Amino acid sequence: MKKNRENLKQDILLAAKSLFQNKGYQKTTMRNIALEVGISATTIYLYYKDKADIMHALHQEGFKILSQQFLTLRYVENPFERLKAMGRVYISFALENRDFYEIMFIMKEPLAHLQQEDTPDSDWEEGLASYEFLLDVVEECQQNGYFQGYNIKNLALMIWANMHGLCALKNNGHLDLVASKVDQDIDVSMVMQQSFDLYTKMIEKL
Amino acid sequence: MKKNRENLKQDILLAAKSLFQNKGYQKTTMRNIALEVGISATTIYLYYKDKADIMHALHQEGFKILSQQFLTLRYVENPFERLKAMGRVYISFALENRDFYEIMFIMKEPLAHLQQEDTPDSDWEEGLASYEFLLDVVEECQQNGYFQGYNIKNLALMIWANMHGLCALKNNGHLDLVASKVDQDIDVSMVMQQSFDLYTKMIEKL
DNA sequence: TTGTTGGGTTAACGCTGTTAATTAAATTTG
DNA sequence: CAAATTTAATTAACAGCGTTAACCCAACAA
Repeated sequence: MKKNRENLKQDILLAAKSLFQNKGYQKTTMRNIALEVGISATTIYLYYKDKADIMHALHQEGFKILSQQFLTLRYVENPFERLKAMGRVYISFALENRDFYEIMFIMKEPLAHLQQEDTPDSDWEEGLASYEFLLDVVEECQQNGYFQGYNIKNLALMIWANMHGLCALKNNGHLDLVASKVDQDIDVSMVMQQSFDLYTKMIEKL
Repeated sequence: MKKNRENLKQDILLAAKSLFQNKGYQKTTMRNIALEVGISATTIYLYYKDKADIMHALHQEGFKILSQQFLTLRYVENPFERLKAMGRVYISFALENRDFYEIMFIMKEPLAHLQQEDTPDSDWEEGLASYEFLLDVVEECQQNGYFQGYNIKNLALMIWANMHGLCALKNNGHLDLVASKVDQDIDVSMVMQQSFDLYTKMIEKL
């Protein structure tokens, strides 16, 4: 049955995701995944071209999750409030899905895979949708009096970069490490919170 | 002679650095390095504990370079100008030494190595010095009337995070990719420049 | 001359991702 | 119903990886 085939493909992805979460991409082996699913290692190649192809599937799934979470923000009427809420969603997504976040925004391999010529446009959709959602929010902010005289594309990239910087340094441990080395009783989650608040105040005054 | 021993250790590091720059850490093999130096692969283990140990050596070298570049900023008298110059130095270091930057601020492995109990304090020095240099500049800014009423430790972390976000997204290609997908004739180096300028203006008004 | 050490090599191990050859099951055809 | 063919999975195997163990040989010491 075709259903079984699809099931197995999903099972492989699920196992890969779980293992990747626990041990990271590099340390997760094809044989690991196969064992988890209960199949032979080479069977995986009937469903995925190679290991990178599995990662690519997770890459897309991650963007699907993120763009769905962004969708809930449609009902925040005030555009600047929506922008702020978007930042909070982005940060909590990054912290609660560290593995996805790494595949989506830190590793280079999935991006190289996406740059290949034979990549269908559909593979881009979710990722671009997320970014265009940000772009729209920033633009709507501008239409409501914020960010007057600024280039919204640059602004959007800058806002993204700032959020990414916080999340990346938090997730890879640098933030905690530096904080603890320089001041024993610093609360990093508080730092993240305050940095975010401060940043929103800064751009609000633009 | 002992001199030869030190020479060889340096040669290995140099070869590793060069290969790592061209192919990345993961794709650079011990046998590659050995071939480049003209020795047997296992000889490397006489000088370095393992592959991670080589990376750790590069990690420290990177911080040495960065902290030296920061040192040149001592002669910028105005503290806020010094802060801005520091940002420019940081960014150009990141863009011109992508491999070092990756080891220093993106990969987790060197950081794990640094967290081991037997790690001597000296291994921390350069890295911490860089951060404390930032901290000092921010503090001096505050003493000169900037950033009144703000926690300088949080502020320093936030500034760092923002610079890191720009550099990380630039170096791993996300910035160029998104920019090109959303607008064909966007100049990413211009975006970086403008983001930086805008950011400095923002924090100046704090 | 024998022994000892230091710096290097080759051989080998247990992994890895992946391909080729093979088997077993399901489905289609006569 | 039986034969042929397609599909889905397996086992065997390969080249390359980081790393360890065993070995070799020149330099020096007793």
